[in-house]
Amino acid sequence: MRPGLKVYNSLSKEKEIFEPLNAPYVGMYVCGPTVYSNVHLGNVRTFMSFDVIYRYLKHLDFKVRYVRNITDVGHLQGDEDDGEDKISKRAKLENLEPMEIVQKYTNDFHDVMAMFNILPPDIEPSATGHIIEQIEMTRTLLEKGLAYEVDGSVYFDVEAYNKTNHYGKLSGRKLEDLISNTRELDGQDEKRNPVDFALWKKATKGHLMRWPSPWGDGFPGWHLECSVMSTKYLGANFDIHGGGMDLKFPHHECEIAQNHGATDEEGAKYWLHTNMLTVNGQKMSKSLGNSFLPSELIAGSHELLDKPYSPMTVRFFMLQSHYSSTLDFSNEALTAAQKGYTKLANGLKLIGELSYTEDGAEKNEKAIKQIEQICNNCYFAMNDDFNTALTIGHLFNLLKKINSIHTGNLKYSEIGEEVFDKMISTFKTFTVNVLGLVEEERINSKSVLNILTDLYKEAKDAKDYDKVDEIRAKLKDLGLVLKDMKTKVDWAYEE
RNA sequence: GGUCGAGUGGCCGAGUGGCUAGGCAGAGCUCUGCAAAAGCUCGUACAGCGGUUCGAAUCCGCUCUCGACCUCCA
Repeated sequence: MRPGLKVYNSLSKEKEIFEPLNAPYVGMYVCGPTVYSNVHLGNVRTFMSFDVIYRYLKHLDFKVRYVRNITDVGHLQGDEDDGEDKISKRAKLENLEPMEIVQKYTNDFHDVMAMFNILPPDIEPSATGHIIEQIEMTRTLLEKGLAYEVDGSVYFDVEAYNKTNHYGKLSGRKLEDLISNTRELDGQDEKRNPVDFALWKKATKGHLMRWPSPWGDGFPGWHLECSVMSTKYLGANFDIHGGGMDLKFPHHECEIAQNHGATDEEGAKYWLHTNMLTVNGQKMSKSLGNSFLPSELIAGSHELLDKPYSPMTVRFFMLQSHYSSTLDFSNEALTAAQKGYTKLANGLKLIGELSYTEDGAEKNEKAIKQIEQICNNCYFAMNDDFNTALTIGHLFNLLKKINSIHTGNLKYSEIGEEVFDKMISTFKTFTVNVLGLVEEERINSKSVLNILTDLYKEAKDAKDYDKVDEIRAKLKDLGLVLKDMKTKVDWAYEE
């Protein structure tokens, strides 16, 4: 199935056949979060999308090295050089060290990823762990005449780069348009050109996160870390670079310029961009105030939420659209997703219980053909730029067949053992391994036990001692003992 | 203002020239002590206007509406 994979490359704006530089190895870099506060649901969508991409590539037997960074250097807000960055700001607010902030929200990020069954990357490098490399790349760019230093800060010289390259090729911009569209900002006279961006920024007096460099104490520019870490762990040329649509410009554009400027190589071959999660048609973002946290979602505690939604419901909801489309959040859609997910989860439960039994029915060639077609369709859908929405559609079609077996509408022997096995394994593999949708435990064992103790008590009152002994024995097998108290029946763990 | 993208049945959401995704909601049937689950059947939608074509949701043009990026953002 491997040769069929196509991906939409933002760089060429075309769907291309996926051909890794060094098959079966695949290098994938995804821009991670800035850990100055909790990740919200919109952030989750991007990481979930790349999680499925990572899972599917692995399913196709590619040897994937997935690198996703943690941005833990505080970057300035906007171009205003007022010396305060997000992490420091937060540190002062919470009365913590900047690195405590970084750790706190990195932990939160990891918790959230685990909650949604998003696999950890193979390497998760942090910006602060690669200061030396960032200084090195800055030096290289200076040596090549693609950067200049002004009073302890170093800027990338976009115009110089653009003489022999196209700055703006990813986001479809022309340098002259960019220059003419740039607003005049105060306090940035340091730059030769408003489109230039910082590689290294001089730290002002109060700036907490600072490192020594050949240009004095300072900190790296935002775009630089990704260029440095992708190059370090994946090489000057690698296969996939991903991130949210909103990073296309300027972040990814700058990355391309830095990578190419520093290494003379092309950097990423395929650029994949995930679209935004919207609320009432508007992008979910912290600054708009329409974002909510995964924890609020699970608790149903946000004013936009009618009720709580489980992580798998959300995962199903998100995968029901294509990663490159915007997805609008609504309670109606989430409720529908909850039911859809439950249907799928019941299927997962069911396949654990079904086992092939010869029942002498005649072969049903039509059913066999249908099932085989659906199984192939799962691959076709995922091969077509990771179309999870279509894949889920196929999984529901497959589930209908599985349920038909279960209810006896379709007999085992009609499809034969081989097709049965294929049906079950395809359903399971795509649902669990590729889409990462797993059965959510929602049984409260204690309340189930209460039902049992009630039944026990009823049997005892009716003097049905056979039943009483049976319940007692079965619970004992599970390591539980029943205790007849004066006022009630209680249970305890067997000592 | 510039660049790019989107408008699909009651709702969500795939689909990019002919082969009517799928989920939710709704209607009917089967099964059934009741109920649920499940299966089967049904609704024939593509913002508007014009064009290309034997044929368009899908291509082209115009109009309307919405969004993203152009500043930190997944």
